[in-house]
Amino acid sequence: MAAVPGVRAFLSLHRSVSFGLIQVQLRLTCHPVKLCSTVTESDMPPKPPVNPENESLLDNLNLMGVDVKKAHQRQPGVFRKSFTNEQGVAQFLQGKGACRKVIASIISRYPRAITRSTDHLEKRWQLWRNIFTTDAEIVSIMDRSPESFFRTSDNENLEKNIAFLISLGLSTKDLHRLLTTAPRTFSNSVELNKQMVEFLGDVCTELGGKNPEQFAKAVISRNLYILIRSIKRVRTNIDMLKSSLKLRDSDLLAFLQGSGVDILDLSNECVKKNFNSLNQKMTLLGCQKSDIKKLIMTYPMVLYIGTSTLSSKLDCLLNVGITMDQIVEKPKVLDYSVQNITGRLQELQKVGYNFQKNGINILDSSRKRFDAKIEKLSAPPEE
DNA sequence: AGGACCGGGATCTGCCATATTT
DNA sequence: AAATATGGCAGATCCCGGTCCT
Repeated sequence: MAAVPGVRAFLSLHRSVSFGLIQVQLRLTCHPVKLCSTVTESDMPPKPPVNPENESLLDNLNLMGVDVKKAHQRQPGVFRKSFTNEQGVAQFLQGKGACRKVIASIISRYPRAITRSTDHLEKRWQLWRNIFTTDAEIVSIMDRSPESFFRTSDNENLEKNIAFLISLGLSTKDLHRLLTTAPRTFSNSVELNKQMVEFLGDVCTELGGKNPEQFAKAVISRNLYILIRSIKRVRTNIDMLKSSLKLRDSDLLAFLQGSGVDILDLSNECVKKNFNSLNQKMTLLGCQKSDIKKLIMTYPMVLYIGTSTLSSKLDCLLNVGITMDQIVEKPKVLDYSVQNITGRLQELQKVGYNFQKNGINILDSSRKRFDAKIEKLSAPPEE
C-alpha cells in the first residue's frame, strides 16, 4: 500500500524526463526523498526538493482578484498542487452568471474549489439545478457559502441525499427551502443524514409515537437547520426540555414537532444558560414553576433570548406597570426588540394607554398596524 | 371593523479537529 | 506526511401580515 505512491512518483519522474513534461511537475512529483536519491545528484535541481508553489497558479489567482493571502492561509495544500483548474472553474462560474468579484470571493474563501474539474462541476451543477430553477439562485448560495457547494467532491453522495430526502416525503418545495437555507445539509454524507432521521424516529417511538417517519419529516420541514446539527446537540436539548418541562410523553412529542421544534438546534450551553436565567428572573418576581413552564410552552423562542436581552425586555415592560402575569399570557411581545418595545411603550404612555384595561397585545403587531392604532388613539375624540 | 392568532421569512457561516485517502 | 473529506461547533431574534374570530 505504502509503496504505491512512491512507484507512481518514480514512473512520473521518468515520464517527465523522457517526455519532457513541464518542469513544475518534475519538481513536484519527485518529492519522496528516497526515490530522488536513486537519481544522480546532477539531475536534481540545486534547491532541496520541498514542494514549491505553482507560480502560474499564483499569477492566475492574482489576476482574478483572489485574496491569495487569505486563500493560502485557509488551504495551503491547494497551492502546492501541480494541476489546478482555476481557469476552468472561473469560466464555468462566469458562464453561470457569476461576476468576477463573486468568483474571486468564492475562491478566496474556499480555494479547493479550483481543484474541481469542469466536468465534475457540470454534473454537480445539474444536480443542484434539480432543486433550483435558476442558475442565479445557485450563484447566490455559492456566494453566501462557497464551502457548501465545494467542500465535497462526491456527486454520487449528493444524488443519494436528494433521493433520500425525497423518500422521506419532503416536497420539492421543502427541498428548495432546505437547500436555500441550510445548503450544508446536502454535502453531509447520506449516512449522517440518515442517522439524524433515525434518531428522530427513535425519539418519536420512545415517546409513544406511532409514526416515526412522519415525525422526522415534520421536524425537518419545520426546522431546516436540524440536519446540520449533531445528534448530540439535538438529543441534549430534548433531554433538557424533557427534564425541565416534565410533560406527558404525548405532549412532549407534540411540542417537539410543533412550536418547540425551533429550539432543538440551539447550542446546548445556550439553552441551559437562558433557561437558568429565565428561571431565576421569574422566580425572583414571584412566579410559580407552572408559570415558567407555561411561558416556555407557549413561547419556546423565549429560550433564544440571551440573559441580558431578556432582562432588559422584562424590565422595560414591568417598569410601566405591566405584570408578569400579563407577559406570561401574551409572551409574543417578547419577540420584539428592546428598542422597539421601549419606543412603543413611550408612545402608548403619551396617549395614556391603559395596559391593565386594554392588555398588552398591542405591542405584538406590525409597525404599520401599531402606527395606525396610535393615530387613532391620539386623534381628538370625535362624535 | 378591529383585534387576536398564528405561522412564515430572513438567514447560518466560517472555522477548527479528526478521519480518511493518497 | 500531506492533502482532502467530513463532522462539529459557536452565536442567540425581530418583524410582518394573512386569516380567523367576535
